[in-house]
This record gives sequence, structure tokens and C-alpha cells, in this order.
Amino acid sequence: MGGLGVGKGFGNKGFSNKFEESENIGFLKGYQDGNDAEASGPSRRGGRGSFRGCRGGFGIGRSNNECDQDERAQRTGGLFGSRRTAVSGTGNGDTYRSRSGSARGRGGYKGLNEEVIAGSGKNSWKSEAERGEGGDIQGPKVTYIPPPPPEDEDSIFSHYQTGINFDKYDTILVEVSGHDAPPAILTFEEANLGQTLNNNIAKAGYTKLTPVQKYSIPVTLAGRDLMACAQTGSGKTAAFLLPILAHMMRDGITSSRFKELQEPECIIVAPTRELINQIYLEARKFSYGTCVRAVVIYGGTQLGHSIRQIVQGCNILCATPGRLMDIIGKEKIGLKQVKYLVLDEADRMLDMGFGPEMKKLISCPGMPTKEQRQTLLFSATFPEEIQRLAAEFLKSNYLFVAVGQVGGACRDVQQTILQVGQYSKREKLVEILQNIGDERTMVFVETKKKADFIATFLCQEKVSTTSIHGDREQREREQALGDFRCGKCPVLVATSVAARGLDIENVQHVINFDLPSTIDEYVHRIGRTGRCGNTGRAISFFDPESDNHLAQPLVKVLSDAQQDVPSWLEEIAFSTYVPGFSGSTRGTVFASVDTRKNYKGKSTLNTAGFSSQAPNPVDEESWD
DNA sequence: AAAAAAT
Repeated sequence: MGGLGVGKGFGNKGFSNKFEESENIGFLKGYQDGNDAEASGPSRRGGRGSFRGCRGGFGIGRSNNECDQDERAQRTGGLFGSRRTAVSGTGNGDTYRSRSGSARGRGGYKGLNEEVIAGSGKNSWKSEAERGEGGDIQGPKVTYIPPPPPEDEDSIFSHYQTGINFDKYDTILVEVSGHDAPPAILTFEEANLGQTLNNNIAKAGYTKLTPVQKYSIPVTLAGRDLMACAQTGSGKTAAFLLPILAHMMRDGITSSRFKELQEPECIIVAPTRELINQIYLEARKFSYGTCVRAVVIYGGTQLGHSIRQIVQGCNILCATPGRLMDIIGKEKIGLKQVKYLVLDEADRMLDMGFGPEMKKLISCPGMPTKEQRQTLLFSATFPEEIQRLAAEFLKSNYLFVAVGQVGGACRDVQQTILQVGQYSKREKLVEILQNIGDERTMVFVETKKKADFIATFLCQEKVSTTSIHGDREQREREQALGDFRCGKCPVLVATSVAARGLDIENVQHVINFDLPSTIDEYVHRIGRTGRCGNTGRAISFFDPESDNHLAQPLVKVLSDAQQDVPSWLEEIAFSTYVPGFSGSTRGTVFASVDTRKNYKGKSTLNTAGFSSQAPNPVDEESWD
């Protein structure tokens, strides 16, 4: 890696000393204090006075990682409890309708012409609206208040099993670029996250670090900015949440629910509402039993609901861009305390769609500059041109961590490409779904309209199907995801809204009914299966009428993931060969600190038209 | 051109 200073000798002098002697000791000490205090926790009752200890530091025999029981009860049980009563019933609407007009009942889609109203009138949102309890009586649209999260410990910590290939993660090549990177850690214990976090980690079922966690956690703990690229399903969320939480507990938090203006220490953004909600649920797991309160806000829900959530205390704010900017514009949160800014699916957050809003975010009044905050970017794909844009968000000495090939597919997904013309797709889909049986399957299509159409079609074919896309009401989207997650509807037809980040247990199959327009989107979509060491299958319909531009990058992705490449696909790839074409994200290293400076607009393509492999990738084993 | 994201 030409002159990047990356490799075995990659300097971690200085860092480890500093870490052990200053940060780490205070860190440990604080935790010990906190743990002792917490040992007597459950029986303790403290008033507001003792809560102040939470903000102050470690000195008063009460640490930041412990929360006053009363406070905690109010934060979790009490207020949610009353909320639950207030909205009971609204979350159970049996009948709903998409904007495009097809009526759906509980079992998924009804035929377009069968206006089946399932369930009793009492349970349909429509009658609820007529009763005037649901909000807007006029239109078909009822503003959605998301159901309160269940608060019992078991549901907070529910998780699923890692798969048979989980241990194979250890053989993946990892590459770290940039100066003075801290050494990787090998175990959770080494991270010194503290007893409370360790308990939560254990309860969440995490026992072993994934590569992106081994490398990213120490980087984040060292206070460095980070751009991390790791394959789908390999634990990126925990990789940023855990070190941030550890630091927040070490340093103390400023916003309690007693504060007028909430000033979160951490802001996390993601490109879809369902994804940010999933990240929030993880944040809630890891912050359980601490003073840190995570809040999630996104569009399609009542603004007032978002504000009420924030007012109750907000240390980690999980948000989609639109609602976040809205809330900031209304001055419902202050940005002065922001110490951590996380962009999940960072390439997506920085591209043409969201980039302008992210730029607005970092230049909002009160927002600390990049020098004053820590910025973390995570994604499985990261096109080079987007990596360049990222410099505006990151300190110049940021570190770049790449697990495997950037933009590479997960090898635990068996990929199949079938040549299917557009008029044969439906027939082929039914045939495949019949062979699949009851296993959970995501079917991706290109447009919202088509998602409705295919879902309706499948229901007519007696396949229990639901759908998710941006034209459905938020509550419909969440119901669809819920029905799919719990197995009630084993087939989910989706647009790209569900392509990134969603972590759903037991998705054995992904079918690209339509291929996406970019290869990165393909990598994200098939990454909904084969997660966390489990195996999965992806079948894609390749229509030579429309998909030829994907042949070349597909061949690259397939061969990198050691998949069979059909000869007809190779032929199309060859005949549509574009010299100098880079399959968007291909090519591992661009963003390393040194190459960034030297970047002259040329990508690192080899004669095959693809980016070359990273020179001298660091074998993870050599760090041990 | 499409999808997503504020109303």
C-alpha cells in the first residue's frame, strides 16, 4: 500500500502508552466505582439530588454508568405506560390501504378488485378515524404514532443466533490505513467497556468480536475519526455504539430529563426510517441500565411524538435526515454538546440525495466543527467519489478500516444469476417461491407501483405476501416488516427502501425480481441474507434488455465472492466491456490518508477493467 | 428514471 504506513509496523507506539496510562486507568477506575455502586443498585432509591452525581463524574460514589432508579423507571416504564394506554388500539388496525389504492387485509394482499375489509370495524383505522380518536377524520390518512417499544428486559434483549460460518470471519483480510492506528483488540474484555456494558453485551448474545468490531472499537475509543467499510451483516452497528456508549459513560452526560433543552452528545443518522429504528433498538439494548437515554425520531410519525420523546431526555439521537433537520429548525434540540456524529450507510448519506442535508447538518448553528467532534462513517460500500466528499466531514487524520473488499458481497450468500426476460419474470418467481416453501424471502423490485402489483399477484397465487415501499403509510411499512419478521408473511416484496441495513432473522432468500441500477445496491440487497455467519441464497433475474450495464460489475462481484459465473453473463460482460470502468465501489483503498492527498482523479484499475486488489492487505492473523 | 427523506 504505497507509502501508507500500513502493515505490521504500522505505528501504534505512543497510542498504547497514552491509552493505558491516562485514559484507560481513569476509565477503569470509573467503571469500578460505578460497578460497586451499582451492585447495591436495585434496592436503592435516590431523589433528584443523587441524580446530579450522574452528570458530575465519578467522585461521589456514584458513576455515570448508573442511573437513578426513579429516573430510570420514569424514563422507561412510567411515561411509556401512560402512552400505551393512550394509543391502545391504534397499532392494531386490521384494515389498511396503500396510497395506490389496493386494499389489504391481515393475511396480506387481497386482489385489487376484492375490497375485503378484514376484522371488525372496531379494529380498522378507518372507523377509528371516524370515531375521532385517530386524528384526521377527513382524509384516508391517519397520522401515525409508532407503538411504544415494549419495555420488558427480554424483549429489549431478544436476538438471534450467529451462524455456522461466524468463525470464518477470522480469516477475512482487514486493512487499516492512516497514521498511528491503535492495535486491534481480540475480545470484548480488552475493550474495557465496563461491567454494565459487558452485561448488556452478554445479554444481547454477543460473545465474539467480528473483524469490523475488533478494528473499529479501539479506533473509536482512541477518539479518532473513522471511515469503516465492512461486508453486510458483520456487526457494524455494535462497532460504533459500544465505544460511543463507553465514552459517554466515562465522560458523563449533560442532558437529563430535568433539563429544559435537550442537547444530545451523539447523533446517528441513517437513510431509511426502519433502519434508524433498528439502530435505536440496538442502542437501547446497550444503554440498558445506564443513564444514557437513546431516542429515535423519523418522518411519517407525529412531530409532537418525536418532541415528547426528546423532552424526556436525549443523549443519543437516532434520526432520519428530514425529521432531524425539522427538529433542529424548531430548536427542539441543541447541538452544542454533540461529540459523536455517526453516518450509517455513509455512502448513501453523502450521495446526491442526502449529501446536501448532511452538509446543512454539520454547518448548523451550535454544531461543533469536525475538529471538535468525532465523526464515524460506516458502510458496506463506499464509491471512491463519495469517499472524497467525506473529507469535509472528517478530521484530516482519520483512519480507514476496510474488512474484505470494499463493496464486496458476503461469501456466505450463494449468488445465482438467471437470464429472465421481463415477461417471464412472474412465472419464474412463482416457480421459485413454490420450491422455497415457507422460508423467508425478500423480493426486490424497482418501483413502488410494481411492489404493489407483484405483492397482489403473489397473494392471488396463494403466497402469504406483504410489501414495503415509500408510498405506504408508515404504520403499514412497520406492520409489513413486523409480519415478515415474525413469519406471518414469509414473502416481503420491497423497493430499495429495504435494501440497506435491515437485519431480519432467518431471511434465507433474496430474489432480485428486477436488478437494481447499481452494483452497490445489489451488494446491499443480497446482504439481507447470509448475515452474521448464517448462509443465504440470492437469485437475480437478469434481463438482457435492461441489465447489460451490470454484467461486468456482476462478474467481478461474483468472482470475488467465489461464486460460479454463468458463461452467458461473462459473454455479455465481455461484449459490453468498458475500458476504465470501475464497478463504482470496486478497489479497496482510495481513502487512505496518504493516497487521498495524491489523488489525481485516476482510479486504480488493472487491465481487466477492474480495480486492482489492495496491495499488501494486512492479514488479520498477522496482528495477533 | 426511481427511491428515499419533512409537511
